Amino acid sequence: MNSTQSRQDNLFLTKIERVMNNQLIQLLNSIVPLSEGLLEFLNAKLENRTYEPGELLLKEGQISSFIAFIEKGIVRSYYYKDGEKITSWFMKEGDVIISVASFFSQTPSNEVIEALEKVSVHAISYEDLQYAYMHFPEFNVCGRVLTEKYYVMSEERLYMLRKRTSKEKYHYLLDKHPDITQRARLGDIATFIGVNLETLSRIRSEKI
Amino acid sequence: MNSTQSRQDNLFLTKIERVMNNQLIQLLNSIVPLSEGLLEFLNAKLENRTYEPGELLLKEGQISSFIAFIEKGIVRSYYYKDGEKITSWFMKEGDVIISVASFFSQTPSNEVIEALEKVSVHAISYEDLQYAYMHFPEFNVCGRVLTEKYYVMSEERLYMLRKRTSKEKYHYLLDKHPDITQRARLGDIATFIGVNLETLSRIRSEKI
DNA sequence: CATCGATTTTGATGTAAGACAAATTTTCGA
DNA sequence: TCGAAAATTTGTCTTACATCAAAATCGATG
Repeated sequence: MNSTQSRQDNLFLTKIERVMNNQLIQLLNSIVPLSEGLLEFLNAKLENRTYEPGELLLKEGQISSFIAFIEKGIVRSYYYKDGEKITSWFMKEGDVIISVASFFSQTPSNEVIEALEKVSVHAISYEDLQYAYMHFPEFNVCGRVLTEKYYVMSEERLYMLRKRTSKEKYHYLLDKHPDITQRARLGDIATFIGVNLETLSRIRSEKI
Repeated sequence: MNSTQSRQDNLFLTKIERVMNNQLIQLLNSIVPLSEGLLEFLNAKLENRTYEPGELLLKEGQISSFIAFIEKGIVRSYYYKDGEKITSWFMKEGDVIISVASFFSQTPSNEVIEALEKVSVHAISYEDLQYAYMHFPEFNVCGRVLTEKYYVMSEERLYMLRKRTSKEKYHYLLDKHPDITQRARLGDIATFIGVNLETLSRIRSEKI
């Protein structure tokens, strides 16, 4: 398809075709083909939001009221332990973000979600999501598959933290998520790994 | 309802009523009311299995082919790290057990699941489960809700491991899962917490 | 481009927990 | 019920990492 052809296509896209341009919809559709009704519903309900670096997507004590797909940027979630901010994880473009505990059980969050860069997301509210689960049965498959995927990733982080030296943990991150080590602050990475930032700095300066 | 009444009831239970006596079915039904068709399907497919202490429910390299609900007993899952068995978690009566990564993605397991006591379970195969998801839409809700619940619990364990002293970790376990500290071996608990067993023994002998 | 604040690095010292070893207690099968 | 094996406790020495402190580097802003 040449560029003229593609430009022309855009002028004559049907409503459904335009919805399908959305990265999130493509992800969902790859899990299970979405009905036209569901596509229209999602198109109506998905909201674009942007955040500046340092801005909070979710504050402590708030109920996580929406689920967001990151189009661009990186965020971190953290919680307080003895007054210190402890990073629980980093999420970036292509990831679906929520505070797991708060969203699933609709209780006030212990976690804070913070934009580390300029961030843009597609968001859908808890209520709209529940409505979609109720009225478009195939959407439950998306929910289940995505939950399973993030659950598996969470377990992997759990293994990573257990019975490993600080060096091993940092190199795990470097291997599996090199971009995080580039885009996040040293101190934020350190609390994720569970070492203090001076130790992490020393690990990082070691050759091999 | 007095005991005579209840004994008489048992003699005249319908097929559906008998299925409903199953603890697992009750759990599922409390999440979403199960249709009669689904109840019959589950009744036909659920299989009872028992294991002796030390017996393996899932071996390394096997694909986790069934999901099991524990009726009685306690199991632990572990994986190998440099030849050492590292406990990933303990599960007991009332819990649903699988190797998360292996079952969801149907790939060979890194995890081993081992009975620590005499264990009895209700099991259903991966294929039968997928069939149920396909043909009984309400069953997807059960799958989603249970996955969410176990995901939240897994995240809690993650928080617990991060940025805590060995003492804090042990006391977390003592607080939240006192029966595990009673029923599991010291060495198995130690690898879960991420300390060596001598250290755990010393923590345990401390007052407070 | 000079300056202030944030972030990262480097240094010196203390401590919790690991490693290894051996003694003690518990468990369980013959 | 006895004895062997498994599990747990106790002892001592070593080490990786924490803590506190200060210097160096980076990055945004007037």
